[in-house]
Amino acid sequence: MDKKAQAKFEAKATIIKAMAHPTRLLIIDALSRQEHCVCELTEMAGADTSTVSKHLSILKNAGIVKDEKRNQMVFYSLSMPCVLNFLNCVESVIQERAKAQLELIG
Amino acid sequence: MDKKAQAKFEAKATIIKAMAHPTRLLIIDALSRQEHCVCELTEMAGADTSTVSKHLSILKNAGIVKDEKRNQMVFYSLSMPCVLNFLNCVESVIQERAKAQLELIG
DNA sequence: GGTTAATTTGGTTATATTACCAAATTAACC
DNA sequence: GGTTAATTTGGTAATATAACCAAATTAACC
Repeated sequence: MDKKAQAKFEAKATIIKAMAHPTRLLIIDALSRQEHCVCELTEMAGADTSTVSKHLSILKNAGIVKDEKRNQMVFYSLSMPCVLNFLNCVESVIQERAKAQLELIG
Repeated sequence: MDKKAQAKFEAKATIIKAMAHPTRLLIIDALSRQEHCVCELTEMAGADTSTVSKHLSILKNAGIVKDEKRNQMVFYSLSMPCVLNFLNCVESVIQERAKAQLELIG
Protein backbone atom coordinates (compact mmCIF):
# COMPACT_ATOMS: atom_id res chain seq x y z
CA MET A 1 0.00 0.00 0.00
CA ASP A 2 1.38 3.40 -0.86
CA LYS A 3 1.94 6.09 1.72
CA LYS A 4 -0.72 8.45 0.45
CA ALA A 5 -3.43 5.81 0.66
CA GLN A 6 -2.20 4.89 4.13
CA ALA A 7 -2.43 8.51 5.27
CA LYS A 8 -5.95 8.75 3.90
CA PHE A 9 -7.11 5.68 5.78
CA GLU A 10 -5.52 7.05 8.94
CA ALA A 11 -7.30 10.38 8.56
CA LYS A 12 -10.62 8.63 8.07
CA ALA A 13 -9.97 6.35 11.03
CA THR A 14 -9.34 9.37 13.24
CA ILE A 15 -12.71 10.86 12.35
CA ILE A 16 -14.56 7.59 12.78
CA LYS A 17 -12.78 6.98 16.08
CA ALA A 18 -14.12 10.33 17.23
CA MET A 19 -17.63 8.92 16.88
CA ALA A 20 -16.80 5.55 18.42
CA HIS A 21 -17.73 6.22 22.02
CA PRO A 22 -21.10 5.95 23.78
CA THR A 23 -20.92 9.38 25.36
CA ARG A 24 -19.90 11.02 22.11
CA LEU A 25 -22.78 9.30 20.33
CA LEU A 26 -25.12 10.63 22.98
CA ILE A 27 -23.74 14.09 22.35
CA ILE A 28 -24.17 13.76 18.58
CA ASP A 29 -27.71 12.52 19.12
CA ALA A 30 -28.56 15.48 21.34
CA LEU A 31 -27.00 17.94 18.90
CA SER A 32 -28.92 16.42 16.02
CA ARG A 33 -32.04 17.96 17.55
CA GLN A 34 -30.65 21.31 18.68
CA GLU A 35 -27.55 23.09 19.87
CA HIS A 36 -26.53 22.72 23.52
CA CYS A 37 -24.09 24.28 25.93
CA VAL A 38 -21.45 22.15 27.67
CA CYS A 39 -23.41 22.40 30.90
CA GLU A 40 -26.51 20.84 29.33
CA LEU A 41 -24.50 18.09 27.66
CA THR A 42 -22.76 17.37 30.95
CA GLU A 43 -26.13 17.00 32.61
CA MET A 44 -27.34 14.63 29.88
CA ALA A 45 -24.20 12.52 29.89
CA GLY A 46 -24.05 12.26 33.65
CA ALA A 47 -20.26 12.60 33.62
CA ASP A 48 -17.68 15.03 34.94
CA THR A 49 -17.57 18.38 33.15
CA SER A 50 -13.94 17.91 32.26
CA THR A 51 -14.72 14.51 30.75
CA VAL A 52 -17.48 15.96 28.56
CA SER A 53 -15.28 18.87 27.59
CA LYS A 54 -12.62 16.46 26.38
CA HIS A 55 -15.17 14.46 24.40
CA LEU A 56 -16.31 17.70 22.77
CA SER A 57 -12.80 18.69 21.85
CA ILE A 58 -12.31 15.29 20.17
CA LEU A 59 -15.50 15.80 18.15
CA LYS A 60 -14.50 19.35 17.30
CA ASN A 61 -11.01 18.42 16.17
CA ALA A 62 -12.52 15.73 13.99
CA GLY A 63 -14.70 18.37 12.34
CA ILE A 64 -17.98 16.78 13.42
CA VAL A 65 -19.19 19.58 15.70
CA LYS A 66 -18.54 23.30 15.92
CA ASP A 67 -18.71 25.65 18.88
CA GLU A 68 -19.70 29.23 19.49
CA LYS A 69 -19.19 31.20 22.64
CA ARG A 70 -22.03 33.43 23.78
CA ASN A 71 -21.61 35.17 27.13
CA GLN A 72 -20.36 32.66 29.67
CA MET A 73 -21.47 29.64 27.73
CA VAL A 74 -20.09 27.65 24.82
CA PHE A 75 -22.74 26.27 22.50
CA TYR A 76 -22.04 23.22 20.40
CA SER A 77 -23.84 22.12 17.24
CA LEU A 78 -23.34 19.58 14.47
CA SER A 79 -21.16 20.81 11.64
CA MET A 80 -21.55 17.68 9.48
CA PRO A 81 -25.14 16.44 9.66
CA CYS A 82 -24.33 13.69 7.14
CA VAL A 83 -23.00 11.62 10.03
CA LEU A 84 -26.64 11.09 11.00
CA ASN A 85 -27.23 8.98 7.89
CA PHE A 86 -24.44 6.77 9.04
CA LEU A 87 -26.05 6.28 12.40
CA ASN A 88 -29.13 4.99 10.59
CA CYS A 89 -26.89 2.51 8.82
CA VAL A 90 -25.41 1.42 12.15
CA GLU A 91 -28.93 0.99 13.43
CA SER A 92 -29.69 -1.34 10.54
CA VAL A 93 -26.48 -3.29 11.14
CA ILE A 94 -27.72 -3.93 14.67
CA GLN A 95 -31.13 -4.98 13.40
CA GLU A 96 -29.68 -7.30 10.75
CA ARG A 97 -27.43 -8.86 13.33
CA ALA A 98 -30.34 -9.43 15.67
CA LYS A 99 -32.33 -10.97 12.82
CA ALA A 100 -29.45 -13.30 11.94
CA GLN A 101 -29.21 -14.41 15.56
CA LEU A 102 -32.92 -15.14 15.68
CA GLU A 103 -32.63 -17.27 12.55
CA LEU A 104 -29.83 -19.26 14.15
CA ILE A 105 -32.08 -20.05 17.08
CA GLY A 106 -35.42 -20.61 15.34
CA MET B 1 -29.73 8.86 30.93
CA ASP B 2 -31.73 5.64 31.17
CA LYS B 3 -30.14 2.23 30.91
CA LYS B 4 -31.77 1.21 27.66
CA ALA B 5 -30.55 4.31 25.86
CA GLN B 6 -27.12 3.76 27.35
CA ALA B 7 -27.04 0.18 26.03
CA LYS B 8 -28.05 1.39 22.59
CA PHE B 9 -25.26 3.94 22.43
CA GLU B 10 -22.81 1.27 23.55
CA ALA B 11 -23.96 -1.13 20.85
CA LYS B 12 -23.58 1.56 18.22
CA ALA B 13 -20.17 2.54 19.55
CA THR B 14 -18.99 -1.05 19.24
CA ILE B 15 -19.94 -1.18 15.57
CA ILE B 16 -18.40 2.20 14.81
CA LYS B 17 -15.26 1.24 16.70
CA ALA B 18 -15.00 -1.77 14.41
CA MET B 19 -14.58 0.64 11.50
CA ALA B 20 -12.25 2.99 13.33
CA HIS B 21 -8.91 1.54 12.27
CA PRO B 22 -6.82 2.26 9.16
CA THR B 23 -6.30 -1.41 8.30
CA ARG B 24 -9.97 -2.21 8.74
CA LEU B 25 -10.91 0.72 6.50
CA LEU B 26 -8.52 -0.61 3.89
CA ILE B 27 -10.25 -3.98 4.15
CA ILE B 28 -13.70 -2.40 3.81
CA ASP B 29 -12.48 -0.42 0.83
CA ALA B 30 -11.12 -3.54 -0.87
CA LEU B 31 -14.29 -5.50 -0.14
CA SER B 32 -16.43 -2.68 -1.53
CA ARG B 33 -15.10 -3.64 -4.95
CA GLN B 34 -15.13 -7.44 -4.66
CA GLU B 35 -14.80 -10.30 -2.22
CA HIS B 36 -11.31 -11.35 -1.11
CA CYS B 37 -9.70 -14.22 0.78
CA VAL B 38 -7.70 -13.56 3.94
CA CYS B 39 -4.49 -14.21 2.02
CA GLU B 40 -5.24 -11.42 -0.47
CA LEU B 41 -6.25 -8.99 2.26
CA THR B 42 -3.07 -9.83 4.17
CA GLU B 43 -1.05 -9.03 1.07
CA MET B 44 -2.87 -5.70 0.60
CA ALA B 45 -2.56 -4.67 4.24
CA GLY B 46 1.10 -5.61 4.51
CA ALA B 47 0.58 -6.98 8.01
CA ASP B 48 0.89 -10.32 9.74
CA THR B 49 -1.77 -12.90 8.81
CA SER B 50 -2.85 -13.22 12.41
CA THR B 51 -3.24 -9.47 12.69
CA VAL B 52 -5.46 -9.33 9.60
CA SER B 53 -7.44 -12.32 10.82
CA LYS B 54 -8.16 -10.52 14.06
CA HIS B 55 -9.22 -7.39 12.23
CA LEU B 56 -11.59 -9.49 10.14
CA SER B 57 -13.11 -11.10 13.19
CA ILE B 58 -13.78 -7.67 14.67
CA LEU B 59 -15.53 -6.61 11.46
CA LYS B 60 -17.45 -9.86 11.34
CA ASN B 61 -18.62 -9.67 14.95
CA ALA B 62 -19.77 -6.14 14.28
CA GLY B 63 -21.89 -7.43 11.39
CA ILE B 64 -20.08 -5.37 8.78
CA VAL B 65 -18.59 -8.25 6.79
CA LYS B 66 -19.51 -11.88 6.26
CA ASP B 67 -17.33 -14.86 5.42
CA GLU B 68 -17.68 -18.01 3.38
CA LYS B 69 -15.29 -20.90 3.32
CA ARG B 70 -14.55 -22.45 -0.06
CA ASN B 71 -11.90 -25.18 -0.15
CA GLN B 72 -8.91 -24.04 1.84
CA MET B 73 -9.77 -20.39 1.66
CA VAL B 74 -12.11 -18.09 3.53
CA PHE B 75 -13.65 -15.37 1.42
CA TYR B 76 -14.87 -12.16 2.99
CA SER B 77 -17.40 -9.70 1.58
CA LEU B 78 -19.36 -6.67 2.81
CA SER B 79 -22.62 -7.56 4.48
CA MET B 80 -23.75 -3.97 5.06
CA PRO B 81 -22.87 -1.86 2.02
CA CYS B 82 -24.56 1.17 3.59
CA VAL B 83 -21.34 1.79 5.50
CA LEU B 84 -19.89 3.03 2.21
CA ASN B 85 -22.21 6.06 2.24
CA PHE B 86 -20.75 6.94 5.56
CA LEU B 87 -17.24 6.83 4.21
CA ASN B 88 -18.30 9.43 1.66
CA CYS B 89 -19.49 11.58 4.54
CA VAL B 90 -16.15 11.12 6.30
CA GLU B 91 -14.46 12.14 3.08
CA SER B 92 -16.48 15.35 3.04
CA VAL B 93 -15.68 16.01 6.72
CA ILE B 94 -12.01 15.88 5.76
CA GLN B 95 -12.58 18.23 2.82
CA GLU B 96 -14.58 20.70 4.89
CA ARG B 97 -11.91 20.68 7.54
CA ALA B 98 -9.21 21.35 4.95
CA LYS B 99 -11.28 24.19 3.51
CA ALA B 100 -11.76 25.72 6.96
CA GLN B 101 -8.02 25.57 7.59
CA LEU B 102 -7.33 27.29 4.27
CA GLU B 103 -9.74 30.07 5.16
CA LEU B 104 -7.93 30.59 8.46
CA ILE B 105 -4.67 31.10 6.59
CA GLY B 106 -5.77 33.13 3.56
C1' DG C 1 -10.06 44.78 41.14
C1' DG C 2 -12.76 40.83 43.15
C1' DT C 3 -16.42 37.42 42.62
C1' DT C 4 -18.94 34.16 40.29
C1' DA C 5 -20.05 30.77 36.62
C1' DA C 6 -18.60 28.05 32.60
C1' DT C 7 -15.21 25.66 30.43
C1' DT C 8 -10.56 23.83 29.51
C1' DT C 9 -6.11 21.83 30.79
C1' DG C 10 -2.82 18.86 33.43
C1' DG C 11 -1.94 14.82 36.07
C1' DT C 12 -2.69 10.11 37.40
C1' DT C 13 -4.46 5.61 37.26
C1' DA C 14 -7.17 1.96 35.15
C1' DT C 15 -8.59 -0.17 31.05
C1' DA C 16 -8.56 -1.34 26.09
C1' DT C 17 -6.35 -1.93 21.73
C1' DT C 18 -2.79 -3.39 18.72
C1' DA C 19 1.05 -5.88 16.73
C1' DC C 20 3.81 -9.72 16.27
C1' DC C 21 5.39 -14.43 17.23
C1' DA C 22 4.42 -19.16 18.03
C1' DA C 23 1.25 -22.79 18.31
C1' DA C 24 -3.28 -24.85 17.28
C1' DT C 25 -6.96 -25.78 14.11
C1' DT C 26 -9.13 -27.14 9.77
C1' DA C 27 -9.74 -29.20 5.42
C1' DA C 28 -8.09 -30.90 1.10
C1' DC C 29 -5.30 -34.23 -1.17
C1' DC C 30 -1.95 -37.84 -1.76
C1' DG D 1 -2.69 -41.53 8.34
C1' DG D 2 0.66 -37.86 6.92
C1' DT D 3 1.55 -33.55 4.40
C1' DT D 4 0.53 -29.15 2.92
C1' DA D 5 -1.83 -24.59 2.80
C1' DA D 6 -4.99 -21.29 4.93
C1' DT D 7 -6.69 -19.41 8.86
C1' DT D 8 -7.52 -18.75 13.83
C1' DT D 9 -6.21 -18.59 18.68
C1' DG D 10 -3.19 -17.63 22.77
C1' DG D 11 0.39 -14.98 24.82
C1' DT D 12 3.02 -10.80 25.61
C1' DA D 13 4.65 -6.17 25.34
C1' DA D 14 3.90 -1.46 23.63
C1' DT D 15 0.70 2.11 22.89
C1' DA D 16 -3.64 4.60 23.17
C1' DT D 17 -7.99 5.89 25.59
C1' DA D 18 -10.78 7.28 29.30
C1' DA D 19 -12.33 8.78 33.83
C1' DC D 20 -11.93 11.62 37.67
C1' DC D 21 -9.86 15.23 40.61
C1' DA D 22 -7.68 19.54 41.08
C1' DA D 23 -6.04 23.67 39.16
C1' DA D 24 -6.00 27.17 35.45
C1' DT D 25 -8.41 30.03 32.21
C1' DT D 26 -11.96 33.16 30.54
C1' DA D 27 -15.52 36.46 30.55
C1' DA D 28 -19.34 38.81 32.58
C1' DC D 29 -20.88 41.68 36.27
C1' DC D 30 -20.85 44.11 40.57
